[in-house]
Amino acid sequence: MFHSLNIDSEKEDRIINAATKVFSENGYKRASTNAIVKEAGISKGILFHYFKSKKDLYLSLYEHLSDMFAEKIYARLDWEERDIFEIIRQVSVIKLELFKTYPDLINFLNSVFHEDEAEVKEEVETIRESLTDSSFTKLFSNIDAGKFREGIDAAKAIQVIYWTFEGFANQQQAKAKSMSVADIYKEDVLAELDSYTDLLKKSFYK
Amino acid sequence: MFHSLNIDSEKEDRIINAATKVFSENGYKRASTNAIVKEAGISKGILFHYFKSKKDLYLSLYEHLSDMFAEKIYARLDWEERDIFEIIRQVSVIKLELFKTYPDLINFLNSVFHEDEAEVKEEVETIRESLTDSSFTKLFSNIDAGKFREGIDAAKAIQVIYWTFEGFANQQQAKAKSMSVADIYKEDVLAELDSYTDLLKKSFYK
DNA sequence: TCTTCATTGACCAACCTGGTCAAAAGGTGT
DNA sequence: ACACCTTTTGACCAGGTTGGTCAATGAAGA
Repeated sequence: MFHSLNIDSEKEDRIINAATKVFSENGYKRASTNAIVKEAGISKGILFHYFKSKKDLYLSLYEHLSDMFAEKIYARLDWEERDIFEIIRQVSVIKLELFKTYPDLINFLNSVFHEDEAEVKEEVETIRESLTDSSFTKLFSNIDAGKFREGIDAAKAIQVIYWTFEGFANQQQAKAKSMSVADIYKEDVLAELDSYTDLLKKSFYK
Repeated sequence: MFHSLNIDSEKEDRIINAATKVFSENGYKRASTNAIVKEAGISKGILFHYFKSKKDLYLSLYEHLSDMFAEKIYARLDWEERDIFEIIRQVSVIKLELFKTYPDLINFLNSVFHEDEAEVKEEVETIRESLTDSSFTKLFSNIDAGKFREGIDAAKAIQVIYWTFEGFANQQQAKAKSMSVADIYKEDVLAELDSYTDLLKKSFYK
């Protein structure tokens, strides 16, 4: 696992989603394997049959999910794009789609980033290093500053734009908690996102 | 407690700070009274002499801190102010000062807000209701929209401004973790905050 | 010395943890 | 019906942590 074959993918998805949820809500140490098996609707034994320890489960899950996340992002992003709003929109669309099948994916990835339990910290670091996120930061450092109006500090404006969409994402997530995942209409969310884009373009761009 | 007299306030502060820190980092359930007494440098017995239970400690602390927080805000805010940047600046200054004596205060208040442990949820709600935060929201709904440029959606602009300063505050807090509290110079932080104010005023105001 | 009150920390039962393993259930070919 | 093999179960374990107690100690004043 994962991909050790002869396990039906429906059950695999249940394990992934359960573990993702419990780990992201509690962090490594506090997350309980009992809670995970209960959430996934499987027995304790079978979890430890697939994964040799809690640590193994955690690290496998991290590797699996960050690989998948990176893959989806890479496949769909236009790496030549230099307009910050266009980049943010592309990333948002991809995140929204992932959210529907893996609701806690982004929370999990964030929680791993902030994890400081000694038992897993070193291995997390190793896995993180093996990811080529270098070009991802290049994407954001390559933004065309020429589009901003005179007298506008481009670096600060970019920071404001980033914080705005971070805040927007948090707000959407809070809303999503109080309704079923199926009720989140991608179009509605993107329309609201675009209204913020319009406001900021009108204010910052020439 | 709190204010049951015959306890020197230096020790009281140590208990407050320790409990605030541990509760804000772990939430009600996971927070351990052992960790609190260790952090405060007192014995287990004396903590349960002052507070009859963990629950009592938690609720007393919440009441004490939210009272104090509200008091400081009320005493220093100009309630006639209708310029959003001026309001945010005033609130920021007060928060910064509180941060120096009670570093985890704001984190604690936030964590209580998100707490969902059944054992304390009801009482937290009761205490929360007794706070007159109604006029606090009025402060933000009373903002002068006439200052915004034509064609700018004032409600959305206010949201952007709010997210920007929320993001800024988070960034400052992350920085603060990697240096001693004494090294945070109020003036530096306020100067940077003002540079964002300038940017947003230049972009949103007439 | 005696009394009073604040303070200590070893101790407790209850609970929860990650992990095991004998046994049951399910599947397939004969 | 049987035998054989793999998958899955959940009661069980030792180790650890929890909130809370209480007999004992210290300090201070009379």
